[in-house]
Amino acid sequence: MADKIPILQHPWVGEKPFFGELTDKQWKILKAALKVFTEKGYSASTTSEIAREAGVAEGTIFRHFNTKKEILLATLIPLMQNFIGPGVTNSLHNLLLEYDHLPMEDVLLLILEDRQKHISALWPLLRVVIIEANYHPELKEVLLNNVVTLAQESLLTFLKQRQSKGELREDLDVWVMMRSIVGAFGAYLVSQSLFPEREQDHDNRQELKVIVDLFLRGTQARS
Amino acid sequence: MADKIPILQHPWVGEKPFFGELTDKQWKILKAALKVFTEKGYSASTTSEIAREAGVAEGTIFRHFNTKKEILLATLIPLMQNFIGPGVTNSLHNLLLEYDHLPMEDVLLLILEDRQKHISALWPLLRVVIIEANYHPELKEVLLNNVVTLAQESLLTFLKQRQSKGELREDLDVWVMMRSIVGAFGAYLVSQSLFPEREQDHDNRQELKVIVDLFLRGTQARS
DNA sequence: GCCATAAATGAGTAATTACTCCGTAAATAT
DNA sequence: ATATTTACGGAGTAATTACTCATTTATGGC
Repeated sequence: MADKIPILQHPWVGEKPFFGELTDKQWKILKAALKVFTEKGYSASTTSEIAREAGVAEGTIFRHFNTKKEILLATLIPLMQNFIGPGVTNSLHNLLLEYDHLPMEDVLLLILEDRQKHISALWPLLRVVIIEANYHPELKEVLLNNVVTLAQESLLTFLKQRQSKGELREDLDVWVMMRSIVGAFGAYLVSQSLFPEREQDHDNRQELKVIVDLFLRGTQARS
Repeated sequence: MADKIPILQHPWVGEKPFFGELTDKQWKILKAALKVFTEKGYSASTTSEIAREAGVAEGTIFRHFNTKKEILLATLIPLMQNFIGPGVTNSLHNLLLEYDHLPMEDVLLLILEDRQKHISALWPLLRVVIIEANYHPELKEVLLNNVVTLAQESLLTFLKQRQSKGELREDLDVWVMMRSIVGAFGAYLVSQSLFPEREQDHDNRQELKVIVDLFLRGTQARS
């Protein structure tokens, strides 16, 4: 478990602006809360531990946040809206615009490599977001509207673009294509995480290339 | 949330044998614990609520289980070993042996339809298992060894069989093929669950057929 | 430097937590 | 039927929980 809580050292999350305007104490509290939540989940975390981790008195916490749940929302919602969501979209948008002229297989490979790094770095954060979204509808809603939907739209735009260029089959719904590549890619990430020994000695780029190739064999328009 | 906790009414889980030899009280406690855990997760569940739900005194619970965590393990581990795991494998094994002579696309469609029903019915149970496996290594280990690995082996066996018959490409690792179909299928299930309105008015069998078709276009040996 | 305002503290609170203990009821053996 | 063992109940316990409040400390304007 040497790689625990890397998000907090992550240069991006380490920036206050993602949380709006905050006093130093508020910032310390949210940072501590995020650390504790990612380690043990919301329910198993205690306000006293958050206070200890933040280096403030427990009373201070409740001057800034009325309830424990409010801490959870004040931590995860801004992160999803201002960090995770844009982080998901930006890179996709840039890649698909910037490399518009490249063959699709090259673009897809670039996207997958980039997303792999991004998701791996953010995983502890994403994990707690996903888990808590199961128990807190407010989080689920923000996750859907500010992360999942954004990512989808980026990818769908890209696929439609390529489809209109005649590079992808016209008789196939882009939504279906998206599920196909995202699913295969997701399965690869899960497999890497569950069976590191199985996947790590393979060449990563080669694996991604095969994923792209499999996808294109099913979706590419006949030339 | 009308479809909450269907597992408990599920005829299979409603059977004591999956938990080994149990007295009536023990069985009532485990059933109640499973219900509460699936509703709120382990940490947010209390032993007093489990007792109330089971209709026994709180002291009775601790006569049979020393700690709260022991209740969790006594509930989920036998379920994984005796119910989820075998349930995952049996159907796969039967289908792939029974329909050995059928074209691969038909077999895959049958498998996916069957697995879809199975996973949907078990989802609340699977969800709590997956979530708690993140916080309890004992659960993660059993989940990997008694569920995930079993499913993998079944599918790999099937794919290898078809590969040796010359129906699947020889130059592609079956492990990669498995990730591809499982990923696309998983993405469809997730998509169905997150965007029911988007997916429900499509013809389900048709969607599954497309998933199979996409998979085979990438993996089928050239005829 | 002094005061007014705001922020932070940490001891405190009521409620809840996982867990215990002993009296009683039920089951089993003789 | 009686004795012995086992299962059960439910009041109880110490610890912990989320949260409060009176007091102290820091801040900023003059």
